[in-house]
Amino acid sequence: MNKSTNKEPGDKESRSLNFIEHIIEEDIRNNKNEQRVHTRFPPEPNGYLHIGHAKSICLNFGLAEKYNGLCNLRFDDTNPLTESVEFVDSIKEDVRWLGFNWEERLYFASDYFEKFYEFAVFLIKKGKAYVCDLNTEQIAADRGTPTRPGNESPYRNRTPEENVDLFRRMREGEFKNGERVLRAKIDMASPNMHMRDPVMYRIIHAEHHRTGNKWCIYPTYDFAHGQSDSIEKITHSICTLEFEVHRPLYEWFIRELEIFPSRQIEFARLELNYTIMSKRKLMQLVDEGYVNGWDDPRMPTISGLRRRGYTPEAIRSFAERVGIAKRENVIDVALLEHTIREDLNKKATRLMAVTDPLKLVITNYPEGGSEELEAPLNPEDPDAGTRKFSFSRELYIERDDFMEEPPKKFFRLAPGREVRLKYAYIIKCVDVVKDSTGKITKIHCVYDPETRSGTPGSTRKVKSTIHWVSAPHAKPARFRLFDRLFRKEDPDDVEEGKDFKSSINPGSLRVVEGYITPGTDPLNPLDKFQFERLGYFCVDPVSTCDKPVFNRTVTLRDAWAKIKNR
RNA sequence: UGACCGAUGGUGUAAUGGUAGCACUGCAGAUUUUGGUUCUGCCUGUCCAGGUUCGAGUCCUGGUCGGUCAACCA
Repeated sequence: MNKSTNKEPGDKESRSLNFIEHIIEEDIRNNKNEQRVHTRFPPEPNGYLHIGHAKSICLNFGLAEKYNGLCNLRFDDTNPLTESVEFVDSIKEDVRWLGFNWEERLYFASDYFEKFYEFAVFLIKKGKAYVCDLNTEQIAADRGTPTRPGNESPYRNRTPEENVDLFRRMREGEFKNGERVLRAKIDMASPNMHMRDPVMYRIIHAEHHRTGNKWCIYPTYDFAHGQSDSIEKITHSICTLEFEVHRPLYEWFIRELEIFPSRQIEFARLELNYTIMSKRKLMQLVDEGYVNGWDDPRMPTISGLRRRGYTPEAIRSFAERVGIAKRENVIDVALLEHTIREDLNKKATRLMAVTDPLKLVITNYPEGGSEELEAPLNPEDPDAGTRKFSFSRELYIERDDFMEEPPKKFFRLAPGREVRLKYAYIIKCVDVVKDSTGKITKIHCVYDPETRSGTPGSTRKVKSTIHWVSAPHAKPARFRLFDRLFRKEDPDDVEEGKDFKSSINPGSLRVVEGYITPGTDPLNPLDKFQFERLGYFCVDPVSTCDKPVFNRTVTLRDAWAKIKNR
């Protein structure tokens, strides 16, 4: 039973389908493929997965789930030069982490190499493929242009017998790289460049990460992808728009091979503003040291987002909201940030931390004294319980929460002003201490002992409540404050002679030292917190008990920042 | 200058030929011991020109704009 036939009348949300779901439901109505829905996620293991892949993963696995079907994980590993097990492993980890399960259906195109070889021989014997001795440049030159037809290869009319023999010798390693290729015999005058006798096999004497040195000829994408789909009886082969022009070829091979007809459907890939999604460019950022690896929290990779503190739930929610369509689109990163705030608001334990400490002394509080206070672990979740922590005479507050000469809309602490210390007392600033350079080093306040949180005196209204950490109890911590990696909405929009790297935001990583309230041990990697009023943070894997390191996932929405920047 | 694909608020995405809806963003207000959350309200949209029809975002024709395609990458 699938959701779409289960709808309640008036349940508008589940009634709106994307265009792929429309196709699938029509196929089901028409009894196509015995109403089977079988998709696949087909990454090439030549890089790390990014948020754009997450969209595709959620689509493919999501569709299978929705229509009670299956989704395979298949590595499209037909190019030994660029692929590696490192990438295979990271991709598997990322898909699993996102919450999807391919069960026993983990496949590799390389597992089908023998089958592809047989397919090729079949086409050769049918007179639909031939071995061509032209080199890359000659083939390219003969292919023509989109507006001019190409020329037929002089080797085009070799006999099937000769072709079979030549192809066998290619496999046997008789020829050097690039010396010969196997081409489909289609139409050199086709308006579709991909139909102009495309290359099916090329000679690459290189070790493959799975098949080792067994092969020295490798199928191209066009002669591997659709064939793999067909072998796996994929019903809906979903890919991105740039493969649209390949579809006639995809269908040509299936028809000539007389194999199971998978259907290719294209959708628009995800683009995010202030972000690049090209694998090549991401690799450049890694290789040239602009970031600290594929899992740098500023990277749009799944591993980067994970280390940044994103949750699978947030990413899946994001993938759901961006929608599926055929028009090119650029999603606002604000939507991604919204989904992680939404998820973490429900889940994250609240704690107080100060990232830019300013000493505050409560002059009328007993010297050496302290007391214990209590606060909810998560106000959104009453069942989460409470935590206890200490208050004392000397505290740290956020430097931003004090201004000597406050502008009109500034509600926080200032000379002569009152604010509430969250979960503690109302205090009033009575003095400001500066060093010889004029920098504020300390502020003096008095507190009102009648206003302790939870007591009747605490109900007095003040303009603002600020967070703090008790200085003698404070635990030093490092905070990595991330900002967007690029300062331009479209990082590729650069002046002549420059590239996307000139759009990099020099301030994308700020590391600061501050304090957190103690009592949070043990801190496990990727544990998530909301530091009240600051944002959501997670524990970085390099963190130690002595020196916790937090990555800021995202700030809280900040009304004051907006006012301030006007 | 060819073929193919696409075009709905600022950004995305819906709407058997029948009231253009939803989300994000932005703005305004209410609530609030997080300038958070929550709640309420508001702004802004069918690329253009014709045609078919009682009725067009939807169908047809022509244009405009954008994208893709000339790797032995995927």
